[in-house]
Amino acid sequence: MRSLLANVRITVDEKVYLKDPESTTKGQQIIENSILLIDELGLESFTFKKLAEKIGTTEATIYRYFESKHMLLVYLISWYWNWLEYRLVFSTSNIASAEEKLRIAIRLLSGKVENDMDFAHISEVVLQRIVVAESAKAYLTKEVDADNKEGFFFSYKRLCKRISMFIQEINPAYKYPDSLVSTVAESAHYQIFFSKHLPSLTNIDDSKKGQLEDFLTDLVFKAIVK
Amino acid sequence: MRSLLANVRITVDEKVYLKDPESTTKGQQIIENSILLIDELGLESFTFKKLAEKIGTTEATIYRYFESKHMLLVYLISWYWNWLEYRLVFSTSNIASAEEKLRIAIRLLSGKVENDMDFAHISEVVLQRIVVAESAKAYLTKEVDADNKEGFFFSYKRLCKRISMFIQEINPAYKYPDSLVSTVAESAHYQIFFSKHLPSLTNIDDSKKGQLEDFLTDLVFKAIVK
DNA sequence: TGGAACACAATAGTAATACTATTGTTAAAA
DNA sequence: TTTTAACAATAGTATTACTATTGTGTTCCA
Repeated sequence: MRSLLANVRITVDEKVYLKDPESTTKGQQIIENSILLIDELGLESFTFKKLAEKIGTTEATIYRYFESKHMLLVYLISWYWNWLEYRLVFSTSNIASAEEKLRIAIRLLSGKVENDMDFAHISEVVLQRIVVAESAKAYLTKEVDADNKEGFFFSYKRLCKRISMFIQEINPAYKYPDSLVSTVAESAHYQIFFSKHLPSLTNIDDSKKGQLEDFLTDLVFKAIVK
Repeated sequence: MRSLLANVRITVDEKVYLKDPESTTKGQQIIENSILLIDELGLESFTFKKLAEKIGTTEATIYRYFESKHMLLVYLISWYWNWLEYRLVFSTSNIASAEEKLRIAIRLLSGKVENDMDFAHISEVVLQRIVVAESAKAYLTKEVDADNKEGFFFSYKRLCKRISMFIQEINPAYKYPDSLVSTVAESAHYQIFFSKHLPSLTNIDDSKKGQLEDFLTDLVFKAIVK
């Protein structure tokens, strides 16, 4: 059995693309290979020209799917957050305890990927590396307000709100549920990045995934305790 | 009285520049105006050509001080962390309590700037905005390992270690002092950014500075409690 | 079965970017 | 006085991030 999710498709809001890349094989190739190429080259050195060469087409074709490199990044990141939200809803569906749901959310944010939740042309593990290293660049721009108005960050915001609600259920008096969730989400990313590249900034060992989850779980539950 | 610090100069490691910008008036103009222009245009739209026009010189002159736009960013950020470390050492100099020193560190990381600690040609408040919006771009690159080897992130790492030691003094058993410090440092940045641009991701009100300090102080002291 | 519509390859071109290299002038240091 | 330094001025390169146009094969559907 290849996947639990043969009939599930993660979708991304229409506004993000010019033409739905899920609707054609060329489009799927663009997604699949852009993930591999951004991971390999980094966002700065990644160009539509190089991507076009890799999939045997031309820049013009890619531009018919995505307005710009920036919008392709927004697409990949939105897909990632929608995927994470899907897994969160799935794995908390029959759980009553808000504490337990929050625990699961932190586990997912820390980067735990189950192999039976994969999609045909998306390398989730590689995509996660891209999200760690590049997602901040999607909003750290002068266009952030305009982009936000267009709803480009909606996937991320919705996921954070969902997790924030677990916290509010556990302790309605806690003053900073949204800040705590975004801190954990972002922290998860750069603690992974630091453990790989700037290890003196972290106590998390690159090879031991459980440590990050432990650090964040400890942080959150101590913070929100009544 | 213009400044407490007429005889103090914040220096940046030699490796970061080709020619010390503090050594000439042109160099100081480059620093002063690059801060203003990066803040105005954002790092992506900022170019040496535009900076050269602003200070009535040419690209070539700026290239004699800095190898690239990236190195200029590294310079500004290193200067910022050195400045923050100086203020930390200054304001904790005659304080014995590690708790109180940690409190002060968090206050500084949250962005509190005293007006009597300014330097002639550096707009500290504007520089802080740059650090919030652009500093992650200094290390989120494919060159991070090479840059780290060159010592480009030493200022940041040294400051974090210093604060981490306060935590280790308070609770030597706490497992994640370095991760906690880097989480607070980074969190301070994007909570400020979120409060301005993506307010649904935070409970911090852009206009109320004390909230961020309160959020982070609460987070840290609950985390490290024995 | 014919015709429209679509997907895309191929080609060309543009303004801007991130640099590098060279030369000549002026002013200050040895 | 000579040398050096600082820098303005100019020119030039490869690459990037696009836009525009045209032609061809395939698919849809009436």
